[in-house]
Amino acid sequence: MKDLVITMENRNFIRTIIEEDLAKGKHKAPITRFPPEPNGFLHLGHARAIIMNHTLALEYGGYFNLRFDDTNPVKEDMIFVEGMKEDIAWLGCHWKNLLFASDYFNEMYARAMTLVEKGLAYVCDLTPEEIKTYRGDLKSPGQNSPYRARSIEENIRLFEGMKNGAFADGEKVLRAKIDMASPNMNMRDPIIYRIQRSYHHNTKNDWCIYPMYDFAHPIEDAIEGITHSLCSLEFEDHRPLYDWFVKHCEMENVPRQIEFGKLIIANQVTGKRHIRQLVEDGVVDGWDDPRLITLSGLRRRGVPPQAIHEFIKALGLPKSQGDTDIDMFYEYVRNYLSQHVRRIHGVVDPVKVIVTNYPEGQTEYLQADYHRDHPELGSREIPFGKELYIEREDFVEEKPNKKWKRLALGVEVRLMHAYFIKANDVIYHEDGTIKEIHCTYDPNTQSGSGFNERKPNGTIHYVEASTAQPVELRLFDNLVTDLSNAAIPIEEKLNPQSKIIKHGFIEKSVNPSVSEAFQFTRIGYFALDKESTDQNMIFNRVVALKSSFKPKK
RNA sequence: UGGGCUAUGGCCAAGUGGUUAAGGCAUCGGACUUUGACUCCGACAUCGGUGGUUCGAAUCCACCUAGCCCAGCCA
Repeated sequence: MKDLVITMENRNFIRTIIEEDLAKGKHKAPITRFPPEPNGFLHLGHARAIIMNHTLALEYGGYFNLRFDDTNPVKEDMIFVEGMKEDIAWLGCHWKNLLFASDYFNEMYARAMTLVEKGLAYVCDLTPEEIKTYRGDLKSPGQNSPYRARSIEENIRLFEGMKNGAFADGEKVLRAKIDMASPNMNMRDPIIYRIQRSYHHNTKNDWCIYPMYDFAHPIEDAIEGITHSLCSLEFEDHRPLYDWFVKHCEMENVPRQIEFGKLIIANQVTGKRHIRQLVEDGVVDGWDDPRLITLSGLRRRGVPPQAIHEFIKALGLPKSQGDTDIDMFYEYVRNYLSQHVRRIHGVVDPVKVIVTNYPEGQTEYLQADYHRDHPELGSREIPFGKELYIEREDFVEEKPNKKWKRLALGVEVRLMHAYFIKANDVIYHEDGTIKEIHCTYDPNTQSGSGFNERKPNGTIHYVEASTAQPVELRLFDNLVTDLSNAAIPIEEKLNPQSKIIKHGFIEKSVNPSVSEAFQFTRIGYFALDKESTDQNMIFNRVVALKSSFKPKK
């Protein structure tokens, strides 16, 4: 897919800042980046950051980088790099440059050395426990490290030693010399480099020291000439430190960090730990289980990326933070699909209809558009014959009230794209369930014939039995019902109805590709699952159609 | 009195001194309909609280209340 930029006519505070900066001539165009740590999978919440960074830059004539913030090799893996690239590309957010923080390790080291040379950083020998103690707590100031007063020469020598492997892991760290009494904990001589001998997916064993986020991030942004460095609210407290590093490391470009509210979808499992647990316990079928809102899960389910863009755009970019209902998202999914996808007939819970006055062994084909409002989606011919399947819930023996707009004994309905049928009799199995419904059809009522002498009691869909394609249908609901009480483990909040498997039929007119979505008329949107085979065709329900039908009354 | 941030209808969210307080989701009416879908009409808030400034405040000030974030050699 080419770059997907859905213009955001909605205002937001970052857009205002960008426009002001542009007006002041601060820069020619915004340059943004999405900087994930490759240690997991992306989910719907990340889509806000990705799409906002991408869209805001492109909309104002700038560009967008994808930069992996790979400064902690013990947690990171190339497998996540690949997964994230795939997800972001799928979203249609194409990056100008694919970058890695680890590409800058040399420069970062040099910039840290600059700090040392200026007397703004020192090597500290305190143990982790001691550092914690010296840091003080939220209400009381910290104390200076006894190593804080080391000479510049000694710090240079020691920092070089750290880099060259002269010390054991964890034996020393490099810290910025700022203010141990700052009310902002981040400013209490934060650690810049730690010694950590581990294999890095990119730099292999070249380094035994790795920079910390607070130091690395601003340097990365500055090197790339990022103008607006967007991040989430929890980094607000880090901004003074971000600016401190950019300034004292004498970076040419001065990026500006701006924080916005993360997108949180209510009652969705997004935590890496939790998802991993669900995967390992077999509760879900991998990180791309269609019940997960990981981008890979949504893709597998059949959600189109355009719907995600529209949803993100509608949400705006606030500085406040609340939980968004997943239903709002589903509505955007429906809206997109309803205009872009072919509509076919599928029966989720089949019951057989015998058209008693239709000739035995005969089948005829009737013309049917794939989408009434979008002729460009084409048309097909659908079969009609003596034996059909209709939806079990579309029939009831006795019409319960005038509002019932489906089939009932003595009642005539239209079969969409075909004929009127009238139910005359019901044959039951021994267990009392319906075996077949006997109907008669009226050949004068063919779809498109203009017949208007009688009004049918509604329109229902059907699939011709002899040509029907059997399919497995997976109907999804929220994985978890109510996540609000964090004290209850997720395992105890699982929704037993989150995945229901049905066996139905669809018309045989289409050859779907994986994740291709269709509307099953009157039922919902379904997309082919990646596990589908010719022998066992499997569809995921992307989302059900809305319904104002109220059965009780 | 550690520091930082947020507070607009059931949910999301515009709004930065003068508007009937955008819009979306949800809900409730009703029209239309070869999908009880779509579409279309219509209904649905006085802006966390209290004081103040002002001819005029959601928008400015003060105080209060509630929620979120910060004490990883994680990001």
